[in-house]
Amino acid sequence: MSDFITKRSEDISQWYTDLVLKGELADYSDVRGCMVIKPYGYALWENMRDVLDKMIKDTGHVNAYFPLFVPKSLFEAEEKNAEGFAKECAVVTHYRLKNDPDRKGKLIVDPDAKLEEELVVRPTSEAVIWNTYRNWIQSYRDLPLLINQWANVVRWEMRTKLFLRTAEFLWQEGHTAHATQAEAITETEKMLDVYADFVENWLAIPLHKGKKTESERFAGADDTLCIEALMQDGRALQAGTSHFLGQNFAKAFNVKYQTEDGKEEYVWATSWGVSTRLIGALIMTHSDDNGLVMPPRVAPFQVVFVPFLQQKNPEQNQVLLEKCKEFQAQLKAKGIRSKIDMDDTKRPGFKFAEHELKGIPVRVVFGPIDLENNVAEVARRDNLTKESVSQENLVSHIEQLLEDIQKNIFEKAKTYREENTTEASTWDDFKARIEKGGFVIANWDGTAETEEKIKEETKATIRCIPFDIPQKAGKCIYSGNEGKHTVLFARAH
RNA sequence: CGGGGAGUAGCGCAGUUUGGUAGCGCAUCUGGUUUGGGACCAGAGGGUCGCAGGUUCGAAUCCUGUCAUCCCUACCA
Repeated sequence: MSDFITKRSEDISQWYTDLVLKGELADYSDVRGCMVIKPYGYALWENMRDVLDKMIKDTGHVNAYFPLFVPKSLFEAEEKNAEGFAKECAVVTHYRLKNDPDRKGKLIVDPDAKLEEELVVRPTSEAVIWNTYRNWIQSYRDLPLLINQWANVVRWEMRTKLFLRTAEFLWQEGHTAHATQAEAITETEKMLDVYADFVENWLAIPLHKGKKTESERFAGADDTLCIEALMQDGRALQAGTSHFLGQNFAKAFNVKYQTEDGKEEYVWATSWGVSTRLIGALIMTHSDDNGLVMPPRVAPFQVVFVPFLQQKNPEQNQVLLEKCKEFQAQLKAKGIRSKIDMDDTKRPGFKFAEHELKGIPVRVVFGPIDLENNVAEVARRDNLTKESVSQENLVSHIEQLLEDIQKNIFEKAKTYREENTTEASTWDDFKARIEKGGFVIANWDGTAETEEKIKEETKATIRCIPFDIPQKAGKCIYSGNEGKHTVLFARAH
């Protein structure tokens, strides 16, 4: 089943693909740019989804579901948004197939079943949702409207990569409506904080929070806030976004409300989303040459038991299995997810390698010798160390260990990021640093022209104007004009 | 959207130049020996050669088209 994976240092792109495929997270599908998320990968997504869903609900939002299809006329209502997504839309034009008269057993699109109006498969749901909100919002009493949906969206990307950029992906998208600008801006910031909390504390991926420049902004937004992570290939990854949409969609879809004093006003909007891309981020951040490294808090299995089974000795096997089940029950009582590897056709070494490939945080090895000594061997995935632990202390030890691993992989990723975040002093220095990879801090004169030139010459983009890095006075790294912002540059995924 | 690599068994590949019975390694299955870091021996099963046309007595091999994929580039969650 599992094979050796490509070394990270040899070909980091192949390494990443190997992790996804051989780690049993996902597979290519027959549909261009789409992927099959396998049970192990989906279990990870479910864990992530459950945690984030709770966080979203805890901030006052409720879930709903809106249609997959967007009539073209609705889609084009908000011009900037439509224009931004136009190049990557799948479009439904017909609603029926029929037998091909020339080729038996084959089907053709029935030319008589052409839709009067084409349906766009949603690349994002603002259009359908705001068209609905018009009917839901009349009074200030209807606000704020705080809705989230879990859905799939389709963006017909040119170049796709498992999890990081697929033609269809799963995500969560929040769409809120507010009475005032200030309240909408607060909401935008609040949801960015929720994302940062989730990604840093659950996925153990260190982030920079910041604001996008005008040219990197979401189509249709007045402001886009983002969380940016650094991957092990030295490239940045936009891990999530939270948009302040101003009154753009309210105006496009004519969503007004009556104020307390009887006036009519357009509502203020936000939208925010994170996707299965976070799985890609998680893989690219923590994994090593032995395979995936799952953050304990979201790992499908946090612990795997490997009893040493011997075909010659079924009685002893039974004792070992019973003991494992006992431990498993104790872990379950503490909310720890575990499984017992009872496959007696594989040798232990093979199993160790396989569980390491799948990134299970803790492995408990348990054999006749351990049984006799009243211990178990506990191995941790993050640093591959092992120790012998007495059976009485096993459960509490594992509980502690899971927390340690969670912390440790975050710190490790943070150290990596810090080592790969540097400040550029001159333009030549900047180019050299970008070439090396990582985040480069530099001043920017605030013009789109400079941003574009830098991108052309170095392939680096402004990832964000960071909130957590001090703004310094100084010249623009490219133009030499007065710097307007201190920003984070990087090549991005 | 451009430039290049490669589509042959679940995975990795050879065979294509010069058309002539579909091959290898790993994995799978069966039996046996093994089992504290990726076991060994013996046997077996598995392929419309990406797909569609064409040339030919005959196509994995030659020609045309097409699809999907990988790398560089572009784009976004």
